[in-house]
This record gives sequence, structure tokens and C-alpha cells, in this order.
Amino acid sequence: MALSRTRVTRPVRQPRPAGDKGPQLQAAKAAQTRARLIDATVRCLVKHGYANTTTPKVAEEAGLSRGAMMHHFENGTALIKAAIAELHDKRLRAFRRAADKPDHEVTDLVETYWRQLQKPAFIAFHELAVAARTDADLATILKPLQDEFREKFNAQAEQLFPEWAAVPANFDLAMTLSQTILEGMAISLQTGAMDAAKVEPMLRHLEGQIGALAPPANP
Amino acid sequence: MALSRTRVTRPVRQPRPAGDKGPQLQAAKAAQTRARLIDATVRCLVKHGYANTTTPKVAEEAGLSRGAMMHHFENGTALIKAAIAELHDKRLRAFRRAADKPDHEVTDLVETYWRQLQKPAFIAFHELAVAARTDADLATILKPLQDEFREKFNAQAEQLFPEWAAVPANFDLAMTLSQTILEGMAISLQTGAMDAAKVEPMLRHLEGQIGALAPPANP
DNA sequence: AAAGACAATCATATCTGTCTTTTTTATGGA
DNA sequence: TCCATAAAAAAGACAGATATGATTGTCTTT
Repeated sequence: MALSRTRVTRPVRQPRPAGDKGPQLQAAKAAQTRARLIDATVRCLVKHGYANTTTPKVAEEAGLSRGAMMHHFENGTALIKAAIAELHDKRLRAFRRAADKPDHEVTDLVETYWRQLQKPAFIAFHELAVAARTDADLATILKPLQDEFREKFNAQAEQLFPEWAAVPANFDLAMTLSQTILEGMAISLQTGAMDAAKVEPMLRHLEGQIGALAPPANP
Repeated sequence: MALSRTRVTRPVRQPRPAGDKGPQLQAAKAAQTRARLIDATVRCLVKHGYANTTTPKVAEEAGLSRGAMMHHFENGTALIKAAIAELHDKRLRAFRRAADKPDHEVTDLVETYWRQLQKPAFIAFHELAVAARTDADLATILKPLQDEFREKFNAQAEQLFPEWAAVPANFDLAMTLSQTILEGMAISLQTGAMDAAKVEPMLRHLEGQIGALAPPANP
């Protein structure tokens, strides 16, 4: 896809004619079509990788003509931006949903996040992250979201397990350790750099580590 | 770069005229030029990523015309193959060199491998690994080398620290743990998914973990 | 009738592989 | 020793393929 260099000349956006209530039913259809295109983009990211996620492929995946696609997204960059926002929200929603369940064990966080990492959203996001390393424009979009995710991730955990507040250094280490190991394993599995048989022992070891870092239990 | 689909029709290569001893000095120059092109390829992988590592860019990076380049490598695929082989050898050589030094501490392995992961070779290799996820031809080339590297990596460690043979399960876990954490951190740093300040604590924690998994010391 | 949704086509740019031409280098005979 | 010549190295030119953004046209909804 390779984001086209940011334009300097901004196309003038026509202000809505005053008194225009705007369309009603077509708006719903348009939103649906946009969603379809965004979904198709994510699927393409997973199937073909960022570099081979081209506008014709996305259009075909969505079952639309390229022209129709360009009607909803003025260019490929806009489409990618929308897909990134959708992925980001999806990751946050999945995480929040998991946090809303009662009876949290510390190891639940590990299991939950590990399951999340198996889903397409993470694969797609990693594709984007790798591409962003050599694509400044993409990095500009992605970086704040990465930071926000990590921030909310930590905040969520902090709120879920308040007893860890007594050992902030341990908390920090446990979080970094979990993220590094789980994400590292997910990527290694994807790229074939790791044997799937080693996953289970690693998960158990990580859980043990977190237990060792945990503050003394309240009786 | 996107490897072109493997050709079925092989261009006929003219056999060397009988009795031809072949060039002597030019062979050296050719090898040097080939090396220059391979180096340029690796630099391009690091600078522009796999997807944007095009034959014109490599030629420019090497200070050669594209025609000259195609003289040494019949197509882009051949160039990538050569670069992969070079990267693989480089990683193995660096590792073997480190192993040849005397007085090994267990933590030396951690430090040594971590330093290796900072070098361009690993970045380039990861670019290839990610691309290989959605490029079957590239995967075919890469997979055996990844396996071989991991195999030799483990064999090297096994030979360097024979006392671990007493606790094979621990050895296995320590190796996987080290590889996952270190490679995971290296990637996270590259993709901006991790704060550089967290690296040191993680390294120390990993070293502590390895110490805990180690067999009882010989008095 | 006006605007939105969708489709088809066009012009441009870039990468790729192949082919042809020029320059350099090596080597054997005069 | 010197030069003629053939092979290697390097450069340049070309056509095919594909992606992109923009333009134009058609049908449907409001």
C-alpha cells in the first residue's frame, strides 16, 4: 500500500449547505459499505501483508469496484488510516470487555492477552508496525496509538489489581515481562521462528514469574 | 522486492568452452562486486524494508548501474537469495566467534546475543521473516535457515555449558526464554512498541531467571 | 432535480526482466 | 614487448505488468 507522501496543498472541503439535515437512509448504507471496506483492508493485511495490500485487492476482497472504493475513501492512505483506527478500537474494546468480567486472577490477564494476540487484529497491527519502521508517515499515525494502547493496558491492569500498587517496580517489570514474552511469542509463531510446542511451558513459566513478583496476599 | 514466481523454463546456460582455465583476476573483482551488491541489499532492507527494496534502489546503493547488477545476479530473486545466505552466515559467524572466547559466564550468552540483535543483520532478517509470512517462495528459502540457526544456537550453548545437561528441561526453557525475551525486545524497540528504558531491568531479570534455572554449581 | 453510490476508463509512474551497446580487462601470438 | 581480440563488466534502452489518482458516466435514492 505504501502511503503516498502527505500533500502540502489541502483540497478545499466544501462546507455543508446551511439547513441541510443530511441524508438519513443512505448514510446507513454508506457506513455499512465503509465498514465492509475497512474489514476487507484488515483481511488483506493478514492475508497479503502490508506491502501487498493494494487498492485493487481490497476492492476485490470487499466485492466492490475500485471506483466505488475511491468514492468512500479519497485515496489509499485514507483507507489505511480508517483501518488503523478500527484496529485500535477493536483491541481496546476486546481488552475492556475482558476486564469487565468478575473474579480476576492475575493469570487471567496472561491468558486473555495471549488469546488476543492470536487474533487477526494483532497480526494486522504488527504488519503495520513493521512497515512503519521505514515509513515515516505511517509511523506518525501509528505511534500515538501504540503509546495509548500500552498506557490503557497498564492503567487497566493497575485498576484490576490494586494490591500491586505496594510494589510499583515489580508491577512495572511484570507488565513489561508479560508484554514482551507474549508478543514475542506471537510474532515468533507467525514468522516460524519458534516451535509451537514451547508455548505452553512459557505461559506457565510466565505465570509463575508473575506470582513471584506479586505482593504478599491479603489474608 | 516481492520474489517473482519461480520460473519453469530455465534459460539455457552456455557451457564453458573446453580447455578454458577461466579468468583469474577478474574472478576476484567479480566476487568483490557481488559482495558490494549483497551489502547494498542488506542496507536497503534495513533502510527501506523488504517491500521497498527494489532493484533500482539496490543498484544505486551499490553505486552501480542496474544493468551491471543484472549481470551479476540474473534477477532480483537471486539477489535476495544471496543476501539471505550472507545474513545467515554472518549471524552464525558472529555467534561462533563469541563462543570461541574463553571464560564464559552464562550471562555472557545473554549479553552477546543481545548485542547481536542490535545489529543490522537481525533487523534485515526480521524484515525477511515478516515478509515470508505472506510470501510462500520466500518462506521456502527462509524456513530451513531459521531452523538451522536455532539448532546451531542451541548446540553451541549446550557445548558451552555442559553442566546444564543434568537439567534438560531447564535448559530448554532457559533457551526459549532468552530467545523470546531478547528477540521480542529487539523487535519492540524497532517498532516503537516498547520504551528503551525498560531494557536494562529486563536484561537483569532474565539473567536472574537463568541463574535460578541453572544446575547446582560444581565446587 | 439534486446528490449520493457505484462503475469504467485514462494517464502517469514505477518496477521488472530482457536485450543491445559500450568500456574494461586479460591473454596469446607477432 | 606490444598489440589484437575475445570475454567479462558495466551501462543504457525497451516493453510488459501493475498500482495509483483522477476523470467521466450511469443508476438510484431523496
